[in-house]
Amino acid sequence: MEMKQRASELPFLRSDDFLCLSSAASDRTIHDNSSDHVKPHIKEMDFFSTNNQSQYDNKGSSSSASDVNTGLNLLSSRQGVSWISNEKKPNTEMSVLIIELERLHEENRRLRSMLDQITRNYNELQDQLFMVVQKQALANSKQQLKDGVKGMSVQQLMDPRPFAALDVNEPSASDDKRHELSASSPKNNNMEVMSMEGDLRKVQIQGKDVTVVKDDMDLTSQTRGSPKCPIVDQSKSEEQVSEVPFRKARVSVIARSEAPMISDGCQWRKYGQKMAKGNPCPRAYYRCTMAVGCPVRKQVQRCAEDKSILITTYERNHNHPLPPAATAMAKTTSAAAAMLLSGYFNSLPYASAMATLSASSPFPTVTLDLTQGPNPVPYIRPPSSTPTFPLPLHGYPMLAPNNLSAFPGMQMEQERSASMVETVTAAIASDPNFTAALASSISTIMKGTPPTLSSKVPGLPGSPQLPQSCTTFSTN
DNA sequence: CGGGTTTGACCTGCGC
DNA sequence: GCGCAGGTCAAACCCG
Repeated sequence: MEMKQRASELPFLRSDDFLCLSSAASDRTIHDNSSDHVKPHIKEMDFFSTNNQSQYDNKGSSSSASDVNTGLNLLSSRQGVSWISNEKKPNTEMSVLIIELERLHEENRRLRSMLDQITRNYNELQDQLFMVVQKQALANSKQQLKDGVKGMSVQQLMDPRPFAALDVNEPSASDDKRHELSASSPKNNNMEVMSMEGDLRKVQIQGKDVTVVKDDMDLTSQTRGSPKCPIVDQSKSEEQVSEVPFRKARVSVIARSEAPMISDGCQWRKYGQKMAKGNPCPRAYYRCTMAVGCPVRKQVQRCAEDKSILITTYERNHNHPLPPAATAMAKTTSAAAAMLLSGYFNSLPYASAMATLSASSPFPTVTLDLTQGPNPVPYIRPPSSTPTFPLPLHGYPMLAPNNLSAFPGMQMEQERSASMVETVTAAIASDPNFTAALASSISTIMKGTPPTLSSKVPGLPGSPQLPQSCTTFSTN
């Protein structure tokens, strides 16, 4: 009788604050509550954390958690006393209902826990997949170049730090991944992480298996020195690296637009305008207003030579989830900055054209040219024989990835560039509209055929499936 | 009236 | 140290 009373009492206590409960705790409380009154209280600490059992083991005696728990106990105890007094009047029907209610709550919690776990796993896998694809692109390029990595070690090539330490939208992308993944279904991508066994990670890209020997997270943890908590360390690493000025890459997006500003899905507030030297058009300064304290800045300036061309330069990373329309952009710039920061560009003989430094800006800048493509399109000026681009941004010529064809005798570098653009393509993969184009691109490059640059940039005008977020760059 | 824009002042870094 | 240019601030202004 006493056992039954307890069994009915504790679920009642829980049903009062069931939102904070974990299934493991309730299981244990119902069936294993014979002697210990403390344990269930301690377990309730877990209800505020995403990881249930392991975290409980780690911080079982946390004082702060105990504080939180105290409040719950006070509330619960009162309810429990009242229930005990009610128990004097036999009300088995109510206790059955309460137990049933608790059971439902418990099931609900289990499902939520499972969903959280699945979401975390998927986020993690997508992060890893992104890095794997980038590495694969680098590996392919490296093989094609016999000795083209002068001044750049393999470790540099494979160093994931820059990817994790992205200072241009990359953390936002990682943040976004947690929020946006529900929108971007994994089955939309033809890339799939097949297995992760030990150090081997197998990725299937359109039916072709690609085995990456070294685990990304292992590399990451090696770099960061803490193998157990890569996500936390990643953010830590981001902060650390972001303190290094050179790691603050910028991404410029060159687009043809008559509008004063391209719509990239984010909300911006103008905080300044300045006349730049050598350009009759003023440069406008915007900061992101989608979240309080978002550090992202962007500069918008028209090209002095062609005022229909808008140069948008993004800097730093968002600290908030991005709307779907902004996600593709964020990931594109993220990937571009990642490759820039990874030192990939440094291996190119024309590195100075790809990543530039200027006196005014101590940050390397990568430019994504969305105004040009090998295939002429109606509203795009045809490729000229003379390199009208690179644009004189920051006083140095910029070379857009899809502009490499302007350089004769650089077939191999062109292919490497294709790999790079391919990586950008992978970064945009979160946009479901990119699926088909992405699939063909990846298929092309994975089969080893020298890809045409146009196929590598689905966002380019003329691509059969233009993502909305990228279309704005060209048409707005 | 609240939020966004404008614009002159100020700060900072760099080259000479 | 000085001047220049880029970047930011903040008060004034504008607009719905």
